Amino acid sequence: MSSDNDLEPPDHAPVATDDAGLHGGDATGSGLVAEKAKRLQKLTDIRESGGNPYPYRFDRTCTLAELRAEHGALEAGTETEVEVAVAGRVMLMRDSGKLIFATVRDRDDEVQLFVSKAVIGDDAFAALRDLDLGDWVGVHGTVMTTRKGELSVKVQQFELLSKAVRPLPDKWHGLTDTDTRFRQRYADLIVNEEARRSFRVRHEIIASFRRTLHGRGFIEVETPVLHVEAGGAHARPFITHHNALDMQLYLRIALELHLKRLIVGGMERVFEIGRIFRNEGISTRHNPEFTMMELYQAYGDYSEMIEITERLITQAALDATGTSVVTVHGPGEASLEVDLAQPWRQARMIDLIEEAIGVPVHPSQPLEELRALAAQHGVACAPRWGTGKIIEELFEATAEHRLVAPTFVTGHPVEISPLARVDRNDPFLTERFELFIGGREIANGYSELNDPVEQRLRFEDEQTAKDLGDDEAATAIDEDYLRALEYGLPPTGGLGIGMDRVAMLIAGVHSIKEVILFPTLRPEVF
RNA sequence: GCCCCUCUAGCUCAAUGGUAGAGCAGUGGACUUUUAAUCCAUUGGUUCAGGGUUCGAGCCCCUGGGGGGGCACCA
Repeated sequence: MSSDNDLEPPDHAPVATDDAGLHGGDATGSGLVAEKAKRLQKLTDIRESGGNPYPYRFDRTCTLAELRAEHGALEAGTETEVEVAVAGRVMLMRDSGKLIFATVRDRDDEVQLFVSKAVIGDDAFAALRDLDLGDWVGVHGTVMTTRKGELSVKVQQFELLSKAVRPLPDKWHGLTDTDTRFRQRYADLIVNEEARRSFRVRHEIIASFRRTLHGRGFIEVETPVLHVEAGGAHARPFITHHNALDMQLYLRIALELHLKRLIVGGMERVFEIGRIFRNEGISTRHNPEFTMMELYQAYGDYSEMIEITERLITQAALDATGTSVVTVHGPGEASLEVDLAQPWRQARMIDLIEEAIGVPVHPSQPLEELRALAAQHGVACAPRWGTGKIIEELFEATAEHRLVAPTFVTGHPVEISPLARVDRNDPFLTERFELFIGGREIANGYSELNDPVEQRLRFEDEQTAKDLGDDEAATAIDEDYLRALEYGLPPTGGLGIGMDRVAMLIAGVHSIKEVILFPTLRPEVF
């Protein structure tokens, strides 16, 4: 506990935090300070009468969902002899004199407590009436239904399990202020069903991915988060420092290069679901730390990666929501119902550009021709860009936003795909794909480049390109990775999927912050 | 980094530049089948902070801060 613990009674509190009643609130009013003071006084009263407002444990006989599963079908007005012990947080209380109805909630369900003064006695009844919304309670009682048919526990005994000293947000409207929702996620989860649902969906998706991959013989591994070189993608890294080694380290921006080392080592099928870090802007689609799933499969190529991508995501939707139908949002207000179980479109990047602008393009075209075309479509080209980079920019400017229904964009130019293998039918393109749904990039995969000589040349081309631009310091060539390739990387297919974006898609939410429990925010000023 | 929007009671929201209000939560009271219980009464505010304009600012202007959206960045 820190020394500025705000649970101190107000007359001792050295610092006001969000207690706006610092000047006006007192124990006789109903500001936050007064409210907390009242509840703290209850703690004192409980202790003085020999009770413990924070007991060590409570043994339930069942969860509320189990209770409902077993007794949910009882007819209205039924009393049973079935004794249960259940626990949860008090969310609502309805006091009608000598009866109190309280709604308690545990992780997965809610149930009503039926409390009769005649059953539990005057003292216990008064103590129960003294509970506050937000308190945790454990109760012993019998299963019943009310006249209206509400499944209830008729309370024989109850026990305060933990006192809530701070009041809950509005019981009906919950929390709507995004700032508060993200900073105080605990409060968001307590009062907003939608928030609980999104994170449940996220969990089910990740669990589904693991099941699918285990079923296909993939081994889950963990590779370093601290990298000597931030490779495997182009993004600005977070930089940190190791004291004992007195060296600069980077938080990883991709999983790729370590996982492929494991394929060199003969592990054949590996995957990792892990946090990666990119020191870029924050938006509805970007958080500085986010979760990537990458997998690598020996003897496979990009076509198998396309198949497994489709399978993983469709199965995850089914497992998380019970349906493969999702609603995707295109540009503007338009939305589209998509059944992920239907086959997904595949199209080459250059063909999608032609579709959009009516002119064929190819990285073998003269640079000046592509520059002119780019200019026509409002793409400002940097001098160092080659034909491949211009084609990618053209794609982003003219075609990408149209890809609302799931689409595998394939055949990225070699120039922008330094770790992907050249297309067996076109030396200017790679065997690569990116999956777009709702105009958002969801996944990226390819046939892995496994020729160590060619890989070194590609890295060197990257270096040259970076040296020409003044963007960021060029990442040094990863010599250890090249050494690994020299031992022999078998033919391999690789895939990366942005888990947060999959969760957004399947949960049907519009911001990445809705699927990240604690999104990155500026620190709160206390 | 740039542009737009936003910030009022613990929460959800009102308030032509003219006395800051309501609902919920809280407090007191009534009620033995409620369901956001209901009914009666009632407490609670440095309107994000600091400046300015004005007889008068929650409201208009400036600066700063938090958040949201968009752009840029993000192969």
